[in-house]
Amino acid sequence: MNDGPPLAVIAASLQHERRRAGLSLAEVARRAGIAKSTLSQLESGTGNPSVETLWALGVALDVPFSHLVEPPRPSVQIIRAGEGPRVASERADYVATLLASCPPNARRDIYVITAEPGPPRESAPHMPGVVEHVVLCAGRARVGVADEPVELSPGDYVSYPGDAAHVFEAMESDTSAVLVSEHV
Amino acid sequence: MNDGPPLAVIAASLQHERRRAGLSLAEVARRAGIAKSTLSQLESGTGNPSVETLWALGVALDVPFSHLVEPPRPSVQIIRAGEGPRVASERADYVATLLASCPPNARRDIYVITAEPGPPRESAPHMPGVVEHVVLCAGRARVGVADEPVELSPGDYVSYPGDAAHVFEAMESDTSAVLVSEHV
DNA sequence: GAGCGGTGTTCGTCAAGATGAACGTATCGA
DNA sequence: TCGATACGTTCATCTTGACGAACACCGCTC
Repeated sequence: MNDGPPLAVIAASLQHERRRAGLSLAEVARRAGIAKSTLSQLESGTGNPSVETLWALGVALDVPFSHLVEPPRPSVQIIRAGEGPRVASERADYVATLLASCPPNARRDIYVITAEPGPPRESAPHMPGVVEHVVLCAGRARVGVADEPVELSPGDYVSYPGDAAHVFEAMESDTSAVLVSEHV
Repeated sequence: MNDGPPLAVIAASLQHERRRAGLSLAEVARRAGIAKSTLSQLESGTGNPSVETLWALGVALDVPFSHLVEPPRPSVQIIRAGEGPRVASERADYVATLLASCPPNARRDIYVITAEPGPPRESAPHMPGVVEHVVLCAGRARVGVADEPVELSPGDYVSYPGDAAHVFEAMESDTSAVLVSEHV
């Protein structure tokens, strides 16, 4: 995938996160239970911290650990309603438009779902660890794991494991929703 | 957030990923450029690897590194419209409801935005690397970077870097949107 | 200006991780 | 049966990360 240089990235991330939190080097070191000299060396790019050390720093800075080792990247993009790659269901009147596919690193896809009443859209289990988030925008729908879907009204939100069979069944016409599929 | 025990998790992940790839311990060690004895110890839970070591293993196993330290985890959760923690704007008629806060590992927050016409909701730049995704559900709004926001209609999608000043300005009443803030 | 509390740095010491050789075992083919 | 190759483990050795004291620096108060 990438041979990203963890060393410099970690150094930058640590200092950046610390500054953001408005904490001193000594304070962070104290919270993390490590020597401030260690932190100093890490922020200066000198060092190859152990997992325990890095983890402690992640906790102290209240960042999920991965932030410290994986770099960023922005951009602007717009997809108008009706545009974009679509994924239609064979059986149900259901269209999913892929808005933001998983850029290697941030593992999640964002879709807009439009569906009409009819047979439910049933999805086979995905990869283990997948979690799906659905926010209903308009209409009504029964969403969730196949066994016991939840009925959603506009504004409702539900998340469920995607590695089990799950369904999306529109109960009114012009039902639409936003779906975030998280590959964890 | 949590003081998750990275030790045992890493041990399990390493062995799991290796088995999945159908590789031998020696082979993985060779590809990663580390001693197989080191790998053996890590898989047995004895050890606190350095970042370089773990990174090399991540490359060898072709997994994004985070997978090795953060375990999966499903669950079902539902938040009804109007429920959930809210973040209201001081100046604009704007309410953001936090649906799924960043569980250490998946770096993203999911919000539902409800806003009324009026002064635009202006957000100061966030962390570098933050990307925001907005899908408009109802109404109309001007969304995006402060310099040149984009006008959205229902179903439209836009993403923009969150580390620059950005705005959300409702142009009709009952404007609502889903916002995914990606911490990359 | 002397004293204090705060910053982040450098350096000697020690424990801990990484190493490579040697080991015990299992499978294969001559 | 006897090598030969591969597996994963254990062990003595060496390297290296983590520690803590000492350091230089800055701003503040008295």
